[in-house]
Formats: sequence, C-alpha cells, structure tokens
Amino acid sequence: MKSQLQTLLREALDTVLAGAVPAPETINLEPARDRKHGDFATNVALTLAKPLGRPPRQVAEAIVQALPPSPLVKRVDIAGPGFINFFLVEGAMQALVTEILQAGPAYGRAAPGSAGRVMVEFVSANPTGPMHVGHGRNAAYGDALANVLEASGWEVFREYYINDAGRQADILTVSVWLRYLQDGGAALAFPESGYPGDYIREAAAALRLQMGAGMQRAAADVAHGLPADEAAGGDKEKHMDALIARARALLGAGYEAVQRLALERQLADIRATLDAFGVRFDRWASERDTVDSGAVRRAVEQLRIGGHTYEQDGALWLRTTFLGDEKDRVLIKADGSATYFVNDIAYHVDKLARHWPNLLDVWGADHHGYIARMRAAIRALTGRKDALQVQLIQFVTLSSGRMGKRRGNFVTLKDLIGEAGRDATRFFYLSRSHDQHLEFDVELARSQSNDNPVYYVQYAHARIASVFRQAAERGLPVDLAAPAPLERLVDPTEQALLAVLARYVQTLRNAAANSTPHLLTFYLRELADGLHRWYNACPFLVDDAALRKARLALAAATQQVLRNGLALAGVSAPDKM
RNA sequence: GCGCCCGUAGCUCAGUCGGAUAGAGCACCCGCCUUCUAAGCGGGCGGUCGCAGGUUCGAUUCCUGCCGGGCGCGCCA
Repeated sequence: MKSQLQTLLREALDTVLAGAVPAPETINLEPARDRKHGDFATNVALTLAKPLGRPPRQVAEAIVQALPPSPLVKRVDIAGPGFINFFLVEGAMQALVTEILQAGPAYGRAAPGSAGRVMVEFVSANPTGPMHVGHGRNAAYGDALANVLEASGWEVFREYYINDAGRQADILTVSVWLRYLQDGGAALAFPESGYPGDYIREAAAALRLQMGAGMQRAAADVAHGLPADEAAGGDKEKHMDALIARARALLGAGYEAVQRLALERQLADIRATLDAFGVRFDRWASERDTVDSGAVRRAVEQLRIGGHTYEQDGALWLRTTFLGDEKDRVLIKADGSATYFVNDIAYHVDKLARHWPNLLDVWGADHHGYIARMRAAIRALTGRKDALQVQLIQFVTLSSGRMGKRRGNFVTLKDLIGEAGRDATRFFYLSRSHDQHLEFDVELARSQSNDNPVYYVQYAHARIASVFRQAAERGLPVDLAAPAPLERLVDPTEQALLAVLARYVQTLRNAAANSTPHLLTFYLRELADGLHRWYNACPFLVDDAALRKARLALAAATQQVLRNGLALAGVSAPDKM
C-alpha cells in the first residue's frame, strides 16, 4: 500500500523535476498522525523547495497535478506549508488486518539474513560479583536490540565476553582466599582493595566445603614482608599486587584451583540471573581462552609487523593517535604482562575472523573513552574503519522510594527481578532511551496496580483473549481464516487503531536502524491505547454477524501485533490477568 | 583543563532525515461499571523546549558561545 503510493510519487517527481534536479533517494511517506491529514502524508515537496528554488506549496501543487490516477487513492490534499496528504478509498487500510492475520507471528519480520550479519556483544559483566541494576539495563537493551535486528532481517549472534583473566580475577581469587583463611582461624586483615560483600564469604565457605583445609596457610607466611595496606599508610594497590604474588607462591597449582572455583561460582550466579531475566546467548566467550589460544600473541605480532607499535619506558605501545585516539595506548606492560586492551583487541579480531563483519558492542557509558582506541586497533589490523559500532548505556539510579529505604536498597539485578518481576523490570529498562540516564522507580515497577505501565500493554492483550473466550462461551463462531467484511470497520476508534497498526513495521525498522529498542515499548503503549479506546467505544460481540466478524478480525490482528512486539521486548503476553 | 553524553509540563520521559497546533505516563480536579476484565475510558489543569546568537521559507531538532548535571581522561578492567 505504502510502496504503491511511493511509486505514484516517483512517477510524478519524474515529470515535475524533468531531470533539472536529481530526485531524492528516499521519499518520506508515513502514516498520518492526525486523521485530518488523511492516511499517508509526505513532506517531499518541502524538501524539494530549496533545490528547485520555488515555494513549497507550488512544488506540492505541481506534484499533485502530475500524480497518475490510482484506484487506491480517493483524494489528495495539500496542507500546511506544503505537505501532500493522501486519503485512501474505504477498505484500503483494512487490508492490513488480513495481512497481519495471514503472517501471524511472522508479521513485521523481514526475510532472515536479508540485511546482513551482525554480532551483538552485551552484558559481559565481570565474573567478580553479582550483577547490579546497571548490568540489567545492558541486558534488557542488548537482548531487545538483538531481537529487533533479527526481526529486521539481520542474522544475529549474541555473545557474552567473560573477563576471566587479569588482575580483577586475581583480586577475586585473593579476596575469597583471605576470607577462607580468616574462617580457618588465621588472624589476617582483609585488604582495602579486596572485594567486600557476603558473596565472597559464601564463596570461601564453598571453597572449604570442596577442598577442606588444603588451602590453609599460616597467617605469618601470608603477611610477612608485604608492603603496607592503605589503612597502615601504604598503597592499597601495591599491597594487593604483593598479596596476589604471595598467594601464587604459597598455593602453587592450588591458586588456579581457587581461582577456577571463584570464577565459576560467580559466572554461575550471572548465568542464573540472566536465565531468570530471559536473556540467552549463543556463546560465552572466555578472555582466558583468547589468551591461551595464542590469539593475543598473534595480534601483537601482527601489529608489530604492521609498524603500528613502538617501545617506550619498557612497554609496548600501539599508535592509536594515528587513528583518532587522543593518546597512544599500552599493549604490553613493562612487567611483561598484557593489558586488558590487547586481550580485547584479539577478541574483537577473532569475532571478525569468525565471519561476523559487523560488530555491535553494548557498553556502560563509563567506557566511552575506550571506543576510539578499539576502533583504531581494529583498523590497524583489518583496515576496516566501521567494523565496530558501540552503543553506550547510561547509568541507572534507583528511586529513593519508601521501599528502597526500608529494605536497604536492593542493588543486585537478581533482587530487582525478584521484587518487580521479569516483565516489569524489562519493560522499565526499555522505557527510556539508552543514552538517557535512567531513574528506576522500583516502587512503581513492583506495584501490582494500574499505575504500572507494563500492565497497560499486557492488559490490552489479555482483554482481547478474554473477548475470544467469551465468544466461545456464547457459542459464537470464530473463523479468522475466512474473509471478513473489513469495510465495516468505520468507527473513528477503529480507524485510529488501524493507523497505529500501520506504523508497526516502520517502528521496528527505526528501532533496528537506530539501535533504539525503546521505540518499541512506546509504540506498544500507543497500540494498547488504541485498543482500550476502541474497546470502550464499541462492543465486539454484537448480533450483526458480519460486523462481529470484522471486529473480531481487527481484535485478533491487534492481539497478534501486541504479542509480536512484546516478544521482541522480552515481555510476556498473558491471556489472563 | 580536554573529550563524550544530557538539559522538553510540578515529577519521570518520548519527539525519526529540520516540517503541520511540541506529546505521553504519573500527580491534581470533574465524570463513566445491570452489557465482552474499571490493571479500562472521557474531560480539565499544566510549556520563554536551559540561556544567547547564527543558518533556513521553517529550528526542540543543525552550528557557535555560555550556564547547569553526569561520565571519562591508568603500564586497572
């Protein structure tokens, strides 16, 4: 329907422009927001006014004059500064209902893989502690974005990068071990830069359960000769580094065992949380594996051979400034160990090597300084400038409602899901643009009341289901496959609902193209709004069998789009509430 | 200091490539259940789109400066 109008416009433009000015690549044609503006509207005359050097309304008139006649179009108006409004013949919009019902769950989905291949890496929270509300936003956003991309024709691979190598994993290991030693009676102070939190104590208990006293060492052996911690006037990071080295020396092969237990435990917690959140990955990639596979070594070699590196102060540097970074970055530290950065380079190159030419990473906003150097590294290795796209997720704060204070602020994602439920939590995370700070109103999310916006949408779906249950109870025939007299759908609320339905696909494509899945939740709210208004204005199960049939068809189509949209957002579509 | 993000109704936020009278939810006020779920609907109240310039037929949108907030600026990850 839309493409037919666009074809008409193209022909008209050919006549009007007559080669004097190149025709625009795309003709912006959208379902009109206001019924007074017809069914579809275009601003093409406004955009052409300048190149043609003529007033927009004059251009619009010329275009309308040149429009070939069509059985679809009832009337064409010029309005405002030069908008061209199309009024379609009765029944034209109603055809949408048939289209939706025939496609079912596939409605709105582009041909799989037709848009390309993209790997979406998201969450990737360090396995050094429980996931917090910020990770939750990343998870909800990344998953919905992946869904929306998939529905828009992208072949999508979802990956989680586990930072199981490096200093943070060592700090986790030492933290757990220290608690274990304390539990075993060793009089040792817990390091300032160790990880606080009960989960460390729990991990220590698990360590004892699994390994008994095998990892116990004398307090004096552990502490002797270490540089002072911050509390004792020293540098807490130096203290920690020395503690890590001491742990390795005293535990030998046991160090790896402790670390493995600690990491696996945290990772299991993360997996369980994401599972409860309904977020799944195609692959969990390990930083450790990337290092062990030699990929890091190869990446460094390649960068060196390519002449992108230099040595200074005993470290190996990458010339990222050449490619837009503000300063060069270290690949190999003076002590010979690799930076997180170099491991990440190898990982990203590996993703490209696995034939995912487009990489989309979802990071916390605090990592924005990291984008330029990562892009620079990828370009140095592959020559590709735009292989990596990064979406930054702004911070989440919890509202300071009564609940939060009384319960002492649940900060973990697991607690949040437990309090508010998966649907409300997901919906809330997607109710703001990702580049906007999010104030999470926990009180509202957990309230089982009509104030909670997620229920507004779910209720629309459940209401329709209820109508069909009623129809069955009353023994009314429901045959959605048979053609319905859709031209009977002439009530203003029905016309309005049809107009909202007509915007679904475009909304989906916009969400995918701009990485803005929140457009979907806003759309769903509007769709639910359209349904509720109609529901209040018109009874569906009327005696007039033909009208009833048409209304049930529209109801079913609306329900289908609600269901499809909610599924993409990761929110359930209940039949009963 | 430099870089990135943000500033829209009392509160929380949408606003697509510059386009029609700047929208929604909450809060507040007034109405609607003998009929398919009132977790709903209708009406009302509420705006110098941070400020000042510039570009344009047209600016919440683009550019510059200023004010205010967040984040980053490690041989941490």
